[in-house]
Amino acid sequence: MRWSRTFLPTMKDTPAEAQIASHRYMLRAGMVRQNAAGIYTWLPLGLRVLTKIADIVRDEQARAGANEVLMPTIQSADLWQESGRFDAYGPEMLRFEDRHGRTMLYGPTNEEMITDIFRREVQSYKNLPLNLYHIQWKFRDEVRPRFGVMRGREFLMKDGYSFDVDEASATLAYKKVFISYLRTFRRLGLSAIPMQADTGPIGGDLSHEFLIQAETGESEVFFDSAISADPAFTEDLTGDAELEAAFDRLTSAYARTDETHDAALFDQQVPADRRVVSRGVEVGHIFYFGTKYSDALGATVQNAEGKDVAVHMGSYGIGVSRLVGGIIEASHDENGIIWPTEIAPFGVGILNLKVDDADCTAACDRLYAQAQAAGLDPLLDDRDMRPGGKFADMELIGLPWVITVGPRGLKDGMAELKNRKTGEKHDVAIDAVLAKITG
RNA sequence: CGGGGCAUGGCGCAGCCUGGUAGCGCACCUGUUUUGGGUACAGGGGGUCGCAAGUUCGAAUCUUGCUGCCCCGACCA
Repeated sequence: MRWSRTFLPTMKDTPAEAQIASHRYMLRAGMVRQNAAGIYTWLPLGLRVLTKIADIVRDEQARAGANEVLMPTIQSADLWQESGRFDAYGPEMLRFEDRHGRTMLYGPTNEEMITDIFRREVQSYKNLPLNLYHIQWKFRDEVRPRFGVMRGREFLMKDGYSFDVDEASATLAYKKVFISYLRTFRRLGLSAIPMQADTGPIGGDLSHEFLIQAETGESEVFFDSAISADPAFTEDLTGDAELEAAFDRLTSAYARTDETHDAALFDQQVPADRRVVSRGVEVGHIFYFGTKYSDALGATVQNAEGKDVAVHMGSYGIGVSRLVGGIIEASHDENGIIWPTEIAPFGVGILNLKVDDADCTAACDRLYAQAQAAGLDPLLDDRDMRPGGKFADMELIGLPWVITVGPRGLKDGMAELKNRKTGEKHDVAIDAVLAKITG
């Protein structure tokens, strides 16, 4: 896209309300604008990143065999009364009435609804295992929203739900999601450490949170540094046996947040030189909760013996909108964001230093067309501005590569190629510069 | 929800204590200039000071109420 025709409002000053890096940069880079506490409009740059993250999540869900659906944001209170959570959930659930006086709510999660769909459509164990997910906006009326999109009230979440005929197969389903999450986060350019979690208000007895390390994370985390070297983070696993072995390795190593941390156990289990104490942002959370909802809502299937049994369920969340902030927390410097390539809003920035120089602009236009043809999804900064401001904006929005084209270099057929992450700059022949990026 | 703070052009802030109808920087517009890491000069547009009520001859400034936002804590994907 051409910057001059893109709604990409950057700011030099930081709004007073933004306290942490990701929030500051998301506002300054024109990714989001706040509408109310914890509620944001996504502008083109932010929406591109959000969409890319969702697409990767979607791709990995498909790989793991999950089926995508889309449930509503607004739900009737009926199912929640049936499960007992209408009263149990507390004031974070936004409740209201429609014009007929029916009690409605803006969904904070979808266990009841998915269980209702399941019980109406599935009667036989032969249709299991089943994993359904959607990527949808949720609302939780947090007492104190903060940190921009990291702790908003409205947030985009992937929530998936598994259905199995018994505990053994449900546990396997849980482990499969656990492993697929490692791959998902890896593709997002992140190392997310799975940690033993409290099962919280949703209940159950098997639960892990996935946290990425960031100084401004909301939880203190304690883990064995050996865990992040596990091959499961970088290699794809084939077969249930290999998968279960990896699961056992990863979950037996010490990795906990302050919620479940046991200092004595930590010291006893982890050698001193491998003890990592840090802060983390939770970007995923998975639960196995057995028949909690299927019992309450009567979601049963006939098993091989012809007997009705309550279906065993798990639920699996990834905070899609939170990840945008989380990734920035984990990847930025004093000049702005540093996007991992996979989710960068644009693949390469082309910076035209002198828009009113016909040769320079022609060279940029040509490069832009070539980059588009090569699938690099370029952003051409064709604004009539001083170079300094353009460089600063380009650093701020953090594209992985920037090609700078100016009359001075162009005389000799050269452009400058800069890697945002390493800061390395090289003068490259303008005809060869795209090949440097595509490798 | 407990504690604290803030609310003045798009953004960042000063003015408020010691009432006299608003100011600075950046951004924006025009012109000249400059032209490779936020150029310089000149000119210009834009706010009635979160909302409401009160005190006063007069309120951004004092009082009361309300609303919104932020920070710490408790809580949370």
